Amino acid sequence: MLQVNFLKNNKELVLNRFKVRGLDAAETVGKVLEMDDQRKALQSKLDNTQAEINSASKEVGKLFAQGKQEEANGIKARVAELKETQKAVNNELAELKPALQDLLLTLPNVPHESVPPGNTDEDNEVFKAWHTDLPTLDDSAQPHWELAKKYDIIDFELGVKITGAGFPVFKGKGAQLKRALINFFLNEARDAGYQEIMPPLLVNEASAFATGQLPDKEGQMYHVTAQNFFLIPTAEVPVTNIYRDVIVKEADFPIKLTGHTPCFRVEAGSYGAHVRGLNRVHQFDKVEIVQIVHPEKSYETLQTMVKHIEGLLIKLELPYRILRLCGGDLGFTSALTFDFEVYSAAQKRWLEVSSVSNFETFQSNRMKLRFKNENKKTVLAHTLNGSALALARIVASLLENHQTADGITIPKALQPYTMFDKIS
RNA sequence: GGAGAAAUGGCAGAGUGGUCGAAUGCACUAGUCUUGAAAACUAGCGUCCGUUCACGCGGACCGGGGGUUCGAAUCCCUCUUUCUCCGCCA
Repeated sequence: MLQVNFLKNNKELVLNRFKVRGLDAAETVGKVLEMDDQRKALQSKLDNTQAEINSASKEVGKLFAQGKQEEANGIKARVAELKETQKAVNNELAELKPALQDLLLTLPNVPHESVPPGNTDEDNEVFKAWHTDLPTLDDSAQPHWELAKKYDIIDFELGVKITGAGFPVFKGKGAQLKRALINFFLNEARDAGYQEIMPPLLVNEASAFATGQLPDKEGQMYHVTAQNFFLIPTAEVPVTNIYRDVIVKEADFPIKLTGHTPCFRVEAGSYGAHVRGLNRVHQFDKVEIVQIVHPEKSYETLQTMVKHIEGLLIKLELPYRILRLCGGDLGFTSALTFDFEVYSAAQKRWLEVSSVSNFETFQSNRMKLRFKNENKKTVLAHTLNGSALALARIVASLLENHQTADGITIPKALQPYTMFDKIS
């Protein structure tokens, strides 16, 4: 959620930046500013009325103490009038404030100046290309869903029986590979200074709102209606919410958290070849990294997070590239996002395996995550997060890229975790 | 699931209708003292909104919401959470 004052002071800048998203928000922003002026006028009126009531009430107390009942009753009558005014103004405010809030919530984050304009993923900028030729496999190469069946490590049909489509069952070495990857990713994050968190997998409305899943993406989360909980679509939600309504000390920066959780996503309306196998599932495991930092440091931090994720892909010996998302592909809450894609020679296409974003104050404003700066002013912090990494698609990439005639080779860095060097 | 008790500032903990944004202690910050530190002493020390160049001023907030009253931390209703006991249970 954007801050009204920021909008007010940077109206032209904001409107221009929105254009890279293909968004013309002039009308909405104008309306927001207008409503905020109304809000302030009403607030002042309310405060002044309240001040009068307060001083009159004190007067009444004094007069009673002095036994001047008649005078006191006169003031009481005036207070009754003031209360009518107060009630009317209050009602107006009670209508205006949520309306203003709702309107403000329709505005996405302001894209960073480096975000290229564009409408679709074809307009994304290749920030870092793969450094050599893309790998090729011979004609016998198989996509991961075939390999999974061949080695009996992932059973998609069994998942359909137990739950439904998009809930694969990992078996034997498939399950072990997954567990190894989780440990590998968590240890790498720990070594990079991230504190490990095991959060709840269900969150309440306030938490889902704070990180921006509500109201924008309500349909994408599984909703436990009886208790009004949501199954988390990413660890970002519970982990970042640790700091909801918290004023941290500047000396605590940077706050670095990591966590592994299953992630649940409805992913409605997705069918066809591109969502086969592990390409898109309703439940997958992910290790997330989250940072809460000083506003001046957030872009520097974003680069270190990019480096961290890149390091993981290198250790897993996967061909990757890094994209800078264009305005049209940029998430609602993000100011700048880098996507990581791994090339699958078997599917002959790039698969998104990670996304790392700087939200600047968009999330912290919603969740009131602040710190005291050197002037003892309370200021919003910046939040960032990234997948490091998402399991399902990494498993797919590993199977496809490391397949050989006599089995799947496990990358060296992962072998201490899997305790085997081949799936055959 | 049943019965009872409670919720006040970073923490502990007073306050039961007006002078209470709230005593006191601890913690924290600054200063005095000291070669330095500790101790002692002095002062400061919540969040949000509005207004102001600023000092400041006005308003809201004592778990959330609503009510009674001229006036509510204090009385009433309701919700939530926590604790104790009983039951059930991984």
